[in-house]
Amino acid sequence: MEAEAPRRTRIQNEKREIILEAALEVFSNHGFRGATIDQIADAAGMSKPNLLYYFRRKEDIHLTVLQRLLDTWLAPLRELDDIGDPITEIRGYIRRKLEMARDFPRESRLFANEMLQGAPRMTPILEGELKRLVDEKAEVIKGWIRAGKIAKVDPFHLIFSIWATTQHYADFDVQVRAVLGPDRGGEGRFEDAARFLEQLYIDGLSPKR
Amino acid sequence: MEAEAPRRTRIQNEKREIILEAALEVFSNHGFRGATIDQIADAAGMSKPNLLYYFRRKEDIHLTVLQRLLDTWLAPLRELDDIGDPITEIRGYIRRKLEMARDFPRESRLFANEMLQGAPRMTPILEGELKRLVDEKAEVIKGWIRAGKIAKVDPFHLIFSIWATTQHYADFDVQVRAVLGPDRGGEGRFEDAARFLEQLYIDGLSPKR
DNA sequence: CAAATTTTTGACCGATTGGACAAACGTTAG
DNA sequence: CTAACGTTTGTCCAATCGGTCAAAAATTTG
Repeated sequence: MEAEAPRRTRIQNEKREIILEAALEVFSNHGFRGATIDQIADAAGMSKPNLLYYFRRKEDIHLTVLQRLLDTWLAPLRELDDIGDPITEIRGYIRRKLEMARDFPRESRLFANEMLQGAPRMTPILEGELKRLVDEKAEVIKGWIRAGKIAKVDPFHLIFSIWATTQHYADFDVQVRAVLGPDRGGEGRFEDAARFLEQLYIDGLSPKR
Repeated sequence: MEAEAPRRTRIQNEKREIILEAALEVFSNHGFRGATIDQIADAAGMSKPNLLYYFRRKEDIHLTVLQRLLDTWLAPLRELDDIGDPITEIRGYIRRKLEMARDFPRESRLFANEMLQGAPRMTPILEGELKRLVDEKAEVIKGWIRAGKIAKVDPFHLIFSIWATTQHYADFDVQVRAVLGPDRGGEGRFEDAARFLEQLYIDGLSPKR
């Protein structure tokens, strides 16, 4: 449980914000163990003892970054709505998720890193908040299936596959770049991915009949 | 380039094998920076100086593990064959990839970890060997599209999505477990995923007409 | 402006870690 | 059997890292 009221000064709020931003940058590039307090302090433009005045332990910073991240991260799924055309809803969800991978790749990589290590600091959240949300949305999808609006598929695996395919572009960015070669101009990569995923999720690979 | 012939003794071959197996275990669980030579030595049942007699630097172990991994890792794609029914071929590829995620999760996680960090030790391989293989197989897929055997999709993004969806079950295992709850019995999880992916890639989500 | 409080820093500490080394121990071939 | 070579280990070291602390500097409050 959290202690009562933290009651922070103006400077504390500002500096904590700067530190969390710097920490996101460093943690997402090097992982928890690979990141050093010095690196974060450096990225935040302050000395190590000064940083430790705002967060007393390295783990406190990590945990705070992780907590912040989750809300942003689950927002697209929260928006998945019962009302409205199912295919449109799912297409919208895929696009929002893909936009997140494009706009918040550091968050994606940090999250992936935590999962890879076995989620040592996130398991309770996964089994609690996350599971509840997914269960809820799985029900929505099941409703669509019962109504014959989409094909009969396992809703959980559907959600997993949407997570996997979209986050891949953030987490495996180096690989994608290496294979596709230099990005020739603007929104190309992103739009290609969006178009492909849309087609895959809606019609699959079977040739038109 | 590698020096000429390493010329190793029987004991060297055996011990190096033991070390690489131990290193795979440790590296895949903690990442490069998170793993210590002591842990690997411990897992290999030998002292740290003894281990350093076989691999002079921590990085040498990591690099060797990574190199070994790649062949195993790309084998399923190598098998993707021009002859034979395209849909069957793709279905087979998905299944082989999913089996790899099930049977070699440590390899998957180690690879993912390396990608997340920006592939500091693998970029040449990605841009060389990997890119060549993917380009080659993309041509095969393009042939299928021209022949009207599968829908017109971007072959590169198709390959990415197959990688993403299958490896997800190894890399995000904790999350999958947390959401699905305790695994009730045997091959359940794996077969569910296989069935879902097969359906997704072939027919998508559109309801049957 | 002055006292009280908050913020910042330099110096320091103990623990961990990657790696070196020489000496001891085994193995093998002549 | 023994000399040569391969293997193993205890000990040690320098660097790095997370974190402490007291004192200086800046800010807020009355």
